[in-house]
Amino acid sequence: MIQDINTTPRISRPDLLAILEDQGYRPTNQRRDVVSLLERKGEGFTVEEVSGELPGVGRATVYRTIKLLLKAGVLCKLALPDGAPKYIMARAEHHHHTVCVKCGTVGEFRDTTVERVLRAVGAEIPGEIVGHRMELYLVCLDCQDRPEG
Amino acid sequence: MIQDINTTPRISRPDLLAILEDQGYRPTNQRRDVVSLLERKGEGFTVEEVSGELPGVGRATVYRTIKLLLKAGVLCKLALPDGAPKYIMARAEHHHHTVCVKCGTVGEFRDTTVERVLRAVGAEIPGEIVGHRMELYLVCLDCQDRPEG
DNA sequence: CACATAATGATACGATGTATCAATACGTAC
DNA sequence: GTACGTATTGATACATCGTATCATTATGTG
Repeated sequence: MIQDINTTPRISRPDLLAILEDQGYRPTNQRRDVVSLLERKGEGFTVEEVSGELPGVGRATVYRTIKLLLKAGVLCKLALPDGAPKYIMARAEHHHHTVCVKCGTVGEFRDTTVERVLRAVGAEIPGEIVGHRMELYLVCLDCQDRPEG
Repeated sequence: MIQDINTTPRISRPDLLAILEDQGYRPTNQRRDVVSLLERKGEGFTVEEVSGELPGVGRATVYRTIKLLLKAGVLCKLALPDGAPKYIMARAEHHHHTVCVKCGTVGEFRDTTVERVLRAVGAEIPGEIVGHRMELYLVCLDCQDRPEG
């Protein structure tokens, strides 16, 4: 029923730069730097974090590039209750996120029952459902072992 | 199964100022102004919106008061995908929110099936679940009627 | 009333993100 | 390869959301 897709291989190393080129954007050196860093991260990063690791790329350009990747659908934006939004690599399957409230580590899970229930709920609510968001907040096993936090 | 609690009466007009007093906070004129405005709103407001309608109360004080009400559990914070977070009056029952992606109007719904599924999902995920969030994005009936948007 | 302290508001600041715009890099046509 | 039109960049300024600071004011209590 529940499928933890953290252990499954990532979608055959998506070539983010190629995705941008397909949409008519130019493959600049700055975009190359940003996407190659993102391809190595993918765990849940903030924009400022990425920008800090790329001193050779302007802050505005990092924001612009991530915005393009968001629109292209290859990144997910996670609006956390507090602090900066985190971004993670999107996967082909629709899924949801878990966020450790202590260390901020982001996980993913997929559950077909959740989707079925949400569709059923949506059918009974006035208005056209265009999307949904679901996040589980938890204390991950690492943080449970290390309670001094 | 689904219970639209928008049409049910609000919890017997909660006296927000009394709630703050019970927690040891002083009932100042500024707090009186803020909570009396919130008691008349409740539909989904931003802090800046409230602050703008209370020129006699300092901006910092509005933020402080709303933070107190959040901690007291009488307000819910909704982190939307874009723009400023919205706040709404909390209700006794646990519930979820609908957000119109065109006009931003916030609604609520409660579905015991959703809760059951979430509990079941949580039981199979490593780590201790401490909370969850779920939002449905839709185009409300008013915005469907007025498609020029 | 007097006192201790909680609360306020002005201001500055930090964080997140966007607008502007001159300078630069890129793709294309030759 | 050069020239050209345009997309892109980066510096800067700005907008929004929210918090820290701190002198001043208001509140509750003895």
